[in-house]
Amino acid sequence: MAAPKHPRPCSIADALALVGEKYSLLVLREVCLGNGRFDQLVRNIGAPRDILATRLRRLVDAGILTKRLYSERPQRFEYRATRAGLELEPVLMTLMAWGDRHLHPDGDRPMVIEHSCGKPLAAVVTCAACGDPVRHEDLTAHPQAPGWTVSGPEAA
Amino acid sequence: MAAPKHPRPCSIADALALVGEKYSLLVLREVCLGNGRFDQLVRNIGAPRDILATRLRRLVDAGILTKRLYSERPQRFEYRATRAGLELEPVLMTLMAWGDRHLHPDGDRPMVIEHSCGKPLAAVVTCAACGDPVRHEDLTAHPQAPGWTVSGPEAA
DNA sequence: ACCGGTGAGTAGGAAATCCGAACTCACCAT
DNA sequence: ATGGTGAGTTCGGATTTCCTACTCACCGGT
Repeated sequence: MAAPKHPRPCSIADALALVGEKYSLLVLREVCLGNGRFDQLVRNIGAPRDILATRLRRLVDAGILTKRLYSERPQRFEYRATRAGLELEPVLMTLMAWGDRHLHPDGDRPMVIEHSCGKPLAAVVTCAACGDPVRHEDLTAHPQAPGWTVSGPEAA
Repeated sequence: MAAPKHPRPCSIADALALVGEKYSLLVLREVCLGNGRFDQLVRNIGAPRDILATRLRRLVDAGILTKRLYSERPQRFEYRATRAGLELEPVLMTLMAWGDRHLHPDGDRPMVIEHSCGKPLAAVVTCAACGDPVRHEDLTAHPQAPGWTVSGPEAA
């Protein structure tokens, strides 16, 4: 992911350049759950330690995580999500909702997140303006920058 | 991404095993925009052709894309999203919203998606049960399967 | 018939990444 | 003095990725 190769300007590509590498989003999952220590991350994610160290540096540089000292002597660190990092959690929830629906169709979800309203969270992406759920059929692309060529949907 | 190494059962990890490889989500972006032909994908994503071919095979196998013949002679193909693929589009919209907010703070978004309600789409992830936006503070994890050890959030 | 162009890949080797295990270093506990 | 934990770094080798070039089938013009 070093040379982002931007044939098109795109916030999706830009975001993925920061968090699209292997393990990055799983790191965020663990950090959001409160498991922010290096060895916890190694165990819970199953990533090689050196890769994890690289990812953590990158995420800290990107302003998504911070590295906090939680014990002076012995020196011990913990990674936490910044506000920008916490705001990526909805992405994880949306991904989880998709995985629950399409990969665990029998309802045997490996993990349930409870929302403050008391119900198990089922994440739905909505339009902030009208509140309706976002469906493909309701979307129309309007490129703002050069580099885009978009075909309208053709007849099925 | 070959050996998924599941230290924990997790729909997020499962979903990322399918679409978390480099370029996969960008392929989905293009396909959702209607640019589903091989050479369009190559140009618009900037991926090497062989990698792209590998990704496309994987996404078709996973049931996220289908490969359709749109011209017999000369034989020409087009990739399209299945329903499962289209249901990943909200993930892209959420990621785009995050990128717009955190990576293009000046409002110079490279691309605007218009919603059928007439407004530019600002994607918000909400709880299906209560309709409130999902914020980190409102979530509590409840592992359903063994392999999870979750620390509650500690005092700041 | 010949030439150039397009679409959809495949082939080959160099470059970058990833992996697992071992190693370090600092500290604490017995 | 020995062992254990946390937080990494180092090492060589395996795996992927990248880039360029090539193929193969077809079409369109002259």
